[in-house]
Amino acid sequence: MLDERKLAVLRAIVEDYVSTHEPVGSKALVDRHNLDVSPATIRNDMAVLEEQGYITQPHTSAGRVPTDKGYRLFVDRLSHMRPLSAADRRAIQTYLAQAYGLDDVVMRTVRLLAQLTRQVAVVQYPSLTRSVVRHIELVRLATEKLLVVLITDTGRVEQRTVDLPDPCEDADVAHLRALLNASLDGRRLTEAVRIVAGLTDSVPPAGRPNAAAVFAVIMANLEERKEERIVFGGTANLAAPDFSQGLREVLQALEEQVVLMRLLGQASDESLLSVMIGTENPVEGLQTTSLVSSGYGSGGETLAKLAVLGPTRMDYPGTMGAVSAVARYVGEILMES
Amino acid sequence: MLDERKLAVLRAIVEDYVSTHEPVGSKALVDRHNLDVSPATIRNDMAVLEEQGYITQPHTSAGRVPTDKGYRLFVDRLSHMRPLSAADRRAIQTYLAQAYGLDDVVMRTVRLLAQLTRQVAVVQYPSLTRSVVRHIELVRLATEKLLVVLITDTGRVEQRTVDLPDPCEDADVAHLRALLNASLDGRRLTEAVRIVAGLTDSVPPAGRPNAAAVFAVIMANLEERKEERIVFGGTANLAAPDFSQGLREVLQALEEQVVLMRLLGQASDESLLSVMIGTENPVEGLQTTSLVSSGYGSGGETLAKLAVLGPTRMDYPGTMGAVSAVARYVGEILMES
DNA sequence: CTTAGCACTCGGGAAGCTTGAGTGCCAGGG
DNA sequence: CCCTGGCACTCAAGCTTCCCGAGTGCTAAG
Repeated sequence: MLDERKLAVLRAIVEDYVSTHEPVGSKALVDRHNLDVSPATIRNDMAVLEEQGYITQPHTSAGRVPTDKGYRLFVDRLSHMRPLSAADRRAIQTYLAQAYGLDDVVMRTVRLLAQLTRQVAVVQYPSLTRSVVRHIELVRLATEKLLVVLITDTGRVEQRTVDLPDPCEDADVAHLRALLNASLDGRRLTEAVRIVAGLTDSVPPAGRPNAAAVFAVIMANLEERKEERIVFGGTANLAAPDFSQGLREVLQALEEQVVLMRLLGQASDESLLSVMIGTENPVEGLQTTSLVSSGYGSGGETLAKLAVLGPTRMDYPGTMGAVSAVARYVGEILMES
Repeated sequence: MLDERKLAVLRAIVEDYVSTHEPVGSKALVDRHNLDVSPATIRNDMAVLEEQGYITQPHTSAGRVPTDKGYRLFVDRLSHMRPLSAADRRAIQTYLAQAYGLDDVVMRTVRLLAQLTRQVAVVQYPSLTRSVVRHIELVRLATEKLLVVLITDTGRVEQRTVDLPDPCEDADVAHLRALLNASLDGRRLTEAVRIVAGLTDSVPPAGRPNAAAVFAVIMANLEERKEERIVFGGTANLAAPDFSQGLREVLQALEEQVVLMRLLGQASDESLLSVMIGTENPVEGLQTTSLVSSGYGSGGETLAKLAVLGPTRMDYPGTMGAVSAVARYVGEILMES
């Protein structure tokens, strides 16, 4: 259907358009790439490509611009991800290695991605559900108020306050703490939920109302947190003067945690690199953008996803390289800490 | 110098310009406000106001626009903060009351401010240095690696990992934990630094290298965290079509923690409401914006600041009312939790 | 199948024109 | 002395017109 040269033409159009941001014409193509044919030939090829929906012209007497379908073909068959330079890799490693605590890792990752790609970076916190309970701490804030702190092996710290039905003593708290840690330490969070549910019987009857309140909070924390936190940055990169259109929508979408969740959810389910282009995107308002995402995690497991969001006319090979590299390094860092 | 009517004219100009976003002329002024004089008279007043630098005209044959100096006078002497409606107040209270944990309070505050004012909200995390140690938790992640978690009375949880020089046992950790909590519980963080510094002697010689490492991290955490974390949101409100200019600079400034710190630092030192207008602002790139900020805190103390950032042509009375109300309610919530 | 040639299209920039909101100034009136 | 009506003046913004040239599709020849 599309012979070798037509594919080359499409590739050239995408590359030129990405770098110039202007519709590309047949003459310019022949000049800038060494296709050994005349502009007229290219025009014929372009006509075919347009007929098949890979490119389009903004208006009659203008050059061609890739369509979403065109970008898709480009990404799937006409390009490979471009690895980062050695210098970049080293910079990533040292910058991430300086992080202390999970929050800092996530923040640094966002900055890194945004800077490397000059686009918007989106990073999801490592999922709780796949990780393991490292420790549970109870702190008495008042006679009828506790702070519950849950620490996981990924370094994540979750906190919530609990209002108790009855007053309590430090001794009660210590007892409860011991019980919880004995039962939950080292368990995966999914198991932990079940264990906590059956724990009330182990508590002396007098303390049960309070214990129940604490357990409820812990279970809620473990279960309901499917909606994980998502952080983004690099929005300044959206303000490139040629992308002012739809900017408001994009910013709005980014600020809606739920929308971001949906977005990342639809992206590749596995740790593979995935690319969503323009209208493939389920989120209204982001249909002029593309999302390059990847899972990341420590060990073999995918804990969460990170992504880069930019206009459909983005440098796919470079962005893919950056996303993939950062995902790998973040995974390594999480392993260590 | 400026008689009563000239001030009224200035006030009217600011109000009209803020609501229409267009230079306001003498005729429109007389029509929309019931000044009982003719346009010609207003023109004379305007000439004086312009001469004194309170207003300016973008070009000859156009209406007048307030200058920064004009806004300043307006804020200082011609307007009062407009309290929120009862409904808004109730909404704020219930929304904030649903928050669990400090992170959630801060996040909700940002959303609230951004929505109420339809501008960018900036919230600083409550300062560590003024709060009190509630609990310190040590968790052994590996034989030579600890997680230190510091919990303060404002509900803030700080975490860092420590690499130990020597291997350690759970018993050592428990001992150290007991020592730390016994010494630090209930102390203000400023005191705590000094106490930790003198604590090495209380540790058996064998454990000193490890203890020293832990102490160092705690002290660093307590001391160096002058640079607090700052969160912002509502950037979508910047994309109003008439403010596209300088948007990039503003977004860039917002993403620089350091810049934001400087900005809030320069704002009112006390819990009072403070307004910085346009070029009064020390940060380059934010000189077309105004910042309405206020301290907030629990009890009598100011723990941190929050602010709203928007174009100089903002609704000052309304914004001031929102900022002030939110600051108060956040303070209350922090008291309780 | 490729190429050169050619007529055609049409967005965008430059130039000219009109419009009208808004001004400054002046002279007269309370 | 301050206010007012009148009047001439200015100039940004919008509209029309014009032109240019990049880029196209088509056709006929190699």
